Order: sequence, then C-alpha cells, then structure tokens
Amino acid sequence: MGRPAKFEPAAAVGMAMDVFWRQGYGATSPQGLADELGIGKGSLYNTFDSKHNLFTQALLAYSSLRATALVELLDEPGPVRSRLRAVVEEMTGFGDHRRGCLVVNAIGELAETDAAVTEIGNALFDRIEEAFRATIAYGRSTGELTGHQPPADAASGLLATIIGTSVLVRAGGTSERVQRIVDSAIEAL
Amino acid sequence: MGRPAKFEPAAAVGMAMDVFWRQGYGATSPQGLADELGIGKGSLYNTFDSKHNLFTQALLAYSSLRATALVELLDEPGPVRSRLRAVVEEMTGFGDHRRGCLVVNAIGELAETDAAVTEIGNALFDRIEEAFRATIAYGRSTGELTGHQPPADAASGLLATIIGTSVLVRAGGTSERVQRIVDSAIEAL
DNA sequence: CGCATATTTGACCTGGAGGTCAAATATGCC
DNA sequence: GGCATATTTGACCTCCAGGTCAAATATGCG
Repeated sequence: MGRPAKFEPAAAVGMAMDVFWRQGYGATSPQGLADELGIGKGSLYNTFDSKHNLFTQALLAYSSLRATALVELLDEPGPVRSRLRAVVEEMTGFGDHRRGCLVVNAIGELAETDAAVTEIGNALFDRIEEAFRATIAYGRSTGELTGHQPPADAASGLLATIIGTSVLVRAGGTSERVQRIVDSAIEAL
Repeated sequence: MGRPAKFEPAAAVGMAMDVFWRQGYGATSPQGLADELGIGKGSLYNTFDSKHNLFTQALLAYSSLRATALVELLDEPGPVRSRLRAVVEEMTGFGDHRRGCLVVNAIGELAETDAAVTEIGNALFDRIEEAFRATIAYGRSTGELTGHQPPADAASGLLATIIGTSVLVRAGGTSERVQRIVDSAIEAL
C-alpha cells in the first residue's frame, strides 16, 4: 500500500555517483541532482538525509564497483603481466570517460576535512594494494615475474602508479604519456 | 601619495595558497580568506578581481615554488639515485604538512570544468617529467642507472608515482607505505 | 593646512545552497 | 467508494556565497 515509489534508491546512488564524479562535491547542488534524477528535491532528502550522506553512499558504491572489476580482471586466465596490465589500464579510468577515479578526486577535494572520505579511500587502496601484492607474489612463484623488489613494495608502487595515472588522465594527459607509464610500470615487475 | 597599502599582494597569494591547499576551492569562501589575511573583503576584490582569479594565481605561485625546489634538488651534487630520491620525497609532500600537492588536489576537484586548472597542471607535470627524463638519461650515460626502459618511460612512471603518492599522503597513508613506494620507484631505475 | 590620490572598509545586494514540511497524489484493502 | 498508508512535490525558510560600492581614512605635496 502507499503511493508507489518513483525511483530506485540504488539507481539514484548510481546517477549521483556520476554527477559527483564529473563535477566534484562542492560544485554539485541538491537541486541539480534532483533535476538529473527527474525527481523532486524533497524525495531526495526523504531517501538520503543529506547531500553528504548521498555522497558517501556514492563513494561506497563506486569503491565496490572498482574492487569487483579488479578481482574479475585478476581472475582472468593468461599471463600475470597481461592481467596486471589490464588492471592498470582499467583502474586508470582511461577507457572512455577520462574522469579519473572518483575516490581520488574526492580525496583531493575533501580529505583534509572529511574523515568519511579518507576512510573509504584508504579501504579501497588497501584492497587494491593487497590484490596486487598477491598477484605479484604468485607471478614470482611461477617465475613469470623476475623483478627483485619485495612484492609488497612493487604492489605499493603499482598502487601509486594507478592513482597518479588517474589524475593525469583527468587532467587530459596524452595517451602517449599514459602508455609510457603503463609500460614502465609493468616492465619493472 | 594615497593611503598606504596594508597588505602585500604576493603575501596574500601565499596565504590564499595555503588556505586553498587545506580546504579546496569550493569550501573556501572570500570572507574566510579576507579574515585569514586580516583585511576587508573589499580589499581582496580590489586586488584580485574574483575568487577564481586569486585561485589561479595561487596555483601559479605554487607551481613556481615546486618547480624551483625540483631544480634545486636535482642540481645538488651526489649520486643520481640520491638526488631523485630526494626529489620524490620532497614533491610527494610527505614532509610536514601532509596535504599532498595543491595542483593535484585542484585537478581532482575541478579539472572537468576548469580549463585554467588543467593548463597549469599540465604545464607543471611537463616540467617535472622533462627534468626527470634528463636526469635519468644522464644517470644512464654515466652508468649509475642500469635500468632498461627508455628514460622517457621511466620519467613518466616517476611522475605518476609522485602524483599518486601525494594523494596517498593526503589521505593519511602510512609512512611505511610511502617508503615502500619510494624504494620501489628508485630501485626500478 | 587643504587638496589630490590611493587604499580600506563594512554595509548592502542578488542568487542560490542546503534543507524542511504540509499538502497533494497514488496505491492496497475493506 | 472510503480509508490508511507511503511517497512525491514544490513552495518556503534561513543563511551565506560571491561580489559591488560609496563613504571613510591615510598618505605626499603645494
């Protein structure tokens, strides 16, 4: 009973994610979000209590998407280097959008004053780093990877690399540069 | 003649730089800036026509500082690896503040909608990358650096690494992780 | 001292941010 | 149909952002 809901909260979070991704937090207004979703501003506030809460949920949804994609790519068959290359290229956000990484953008804008952002960010970073470490260690064990650094070091390096690359992509960096970075990072393993 | 000015514009830009660095662009208000500078809001607008223009000047001043520090560290005597390590540690913003890099933060927040930001950012990135490339090439020529990748690739990789590290630092990443990244990056050369 | 000039200042303005809420609307059920 | 319930909605509220400006203030100079 009751009036049927007009929008699915999960879908709304997805759309909000997109808008925050493009415009950043400060430059995104509740009215704008409501318009983009085709609903009244009141409905937004009934479901998500505040702009900040919606943002947090968008960040979490984003983290989840990224982490899932990461695991999927690393579980694919094939040489370890190819898999890692695929991950680096995917995580870098170089595909279509060129918006970089939402979490990285949020840290740049808000980390100093928003604990939720740093928490979500660090959780995502930890997951990525650990997945890298495990895959690199595996590659070493099979002899596919011949580098000399500890896998944990290489994994941290790879993490920094994809974060940096996502920033460069967002700044409109050339694909040549991005390619050089990816080559350099994968080769070093 | 005329009433004596109460504040030096260059000093004001410096202070503004600091505030933007901490809070980001959107979260910083003209009133707040004026308060922090101990002057009236009107004075601010007499000197800098808009918040955005002041921000742009702050970004330029910041870029200049960073580029200068970079060159200084690379001109120091000593082994190439040490010099590069010093640069990576310095540029990473890991020293005292832990605010990351102002330019990187600005890109995260505004790149999609603010052309001035991407321009300034890319100019800084180009300078850093080129300085890295030249130094790496030199290190190769003297035999100090034994890596196999083209210097341009390694330089791009190092650029991505310091950007990524600045983000991790801003997010409050552990110094252990930062150390792993630096070790990994320098070793790979 | 009185004037011209340069700078400062806070009151003032408009627009929109972020958020609230009472009324309107669309169901299921009796 | 009439009721209870769930959801929607835009008008409404307060506050402050970003910016403007006329008046006030502090100098050098004749």
